[in-house]
Amino acid sequence: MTTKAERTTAYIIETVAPIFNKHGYVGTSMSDLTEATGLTKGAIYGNFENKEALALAAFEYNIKKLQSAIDERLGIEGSSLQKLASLTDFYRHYDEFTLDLGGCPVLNVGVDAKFNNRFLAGAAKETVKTIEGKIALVLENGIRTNEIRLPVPPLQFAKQLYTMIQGAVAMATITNDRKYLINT
Amino acid sequence: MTTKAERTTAYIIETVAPIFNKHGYVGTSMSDLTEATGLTKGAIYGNFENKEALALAAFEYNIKKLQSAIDERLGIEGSSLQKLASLTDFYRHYDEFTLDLGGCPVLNVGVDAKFNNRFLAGAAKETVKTIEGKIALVLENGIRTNEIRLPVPPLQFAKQLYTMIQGAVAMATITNDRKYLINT
DNA sequence: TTCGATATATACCATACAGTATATAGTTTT
DNA sequence: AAAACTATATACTGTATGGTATATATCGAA
Repeated sequence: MTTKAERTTAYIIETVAPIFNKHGYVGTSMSDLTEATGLTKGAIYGNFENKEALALAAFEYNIKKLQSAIDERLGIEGSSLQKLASLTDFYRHYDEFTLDLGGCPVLNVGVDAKFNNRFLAGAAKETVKTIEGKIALVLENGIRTNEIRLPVPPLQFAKQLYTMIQGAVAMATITNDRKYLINT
Repeated sequence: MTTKAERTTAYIIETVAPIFNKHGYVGTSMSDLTEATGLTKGAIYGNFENKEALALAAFEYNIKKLQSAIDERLGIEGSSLQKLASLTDFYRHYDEFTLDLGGCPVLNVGVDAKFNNRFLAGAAKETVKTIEGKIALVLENGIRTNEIRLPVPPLQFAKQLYTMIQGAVAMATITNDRKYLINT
């Protein structure tokens, strides 16, 4: 069984995650969080050391969601190309996926935290690396089975693919226009 | 002649612009600005109605710099393809250009202000449209002179080109790695 | 069902925040 | 150079901020 604190901790994180993601680390106040959760500062500070720890936990919660969605697409049965098609298809509807996250956590935190919070910025950077690695792995498998032939190393190709995707995400974010996701 | 107030107004804007761009609207405090300018709140509030007006002026200052740099690249003598090459070349060294701006203003403000400040978010969106329009114009000229042939309408092509570029900018921003700018 | 432990609420702190009224300094104009 | 005007500095609001000490409520085990 889970203790009460464990349950409220989880409840706080999932309630707070989209708020941090939308308004950023500095743009989110503790009173925003007490209001959203219906809890008091006592409850929140009983479960998290400080605002920073909470923001990090919230970011990791969002990232875990994103990662497992990506794992799902890249983990399907089928050829490497099918896996990649499944991934691009996922990003084609990325705006729906990120609706309850409050936007793309990688982009939001990566940009917002760059000069505001070292740990969050580092975590965003780490996430990019991880996702690129996952794509590269699929590419490597495709090469090994002679399914894919690349003019550049798999990791570099993965980086370029992810760059294009993240470009579409950024443009869709800035302009509120999902066409960028679909067309790219 | 310029009045004293006009000069300090200009001084404030150029001093404050990179700070707002780095730390965002909510992440920048008035005391950050008095400290950076060496002026007092009286001086700043004498020249700007409030923090929001100042942030908008700072953003427009950054954007004007960016726009005129782009205009320069797209305005060179030569073919449409040469103009586009000049533009991509500019973005290949975009990190150097944005060094004293404190990063890409379109990306930073577009992401940061999305849920924090309507006016700034709108201004960022407007800027994207303007830049896409400029690229599309070059493409249209290239089509008219039979220099370029496109499978899609020029504006759509311009959007996709700018999406790729902005993707590289976003990735370089998140990871602190300029390779994204160079490779893309 | 009572008791000890755990978890949440209350009330409070010092500080930082955006913004303002007013005094002082600087600049023009006459 | 004095007067009139403009621009900046000072000193101050009220409020919101992140964080904490402690009281109270809720929980799980006996």
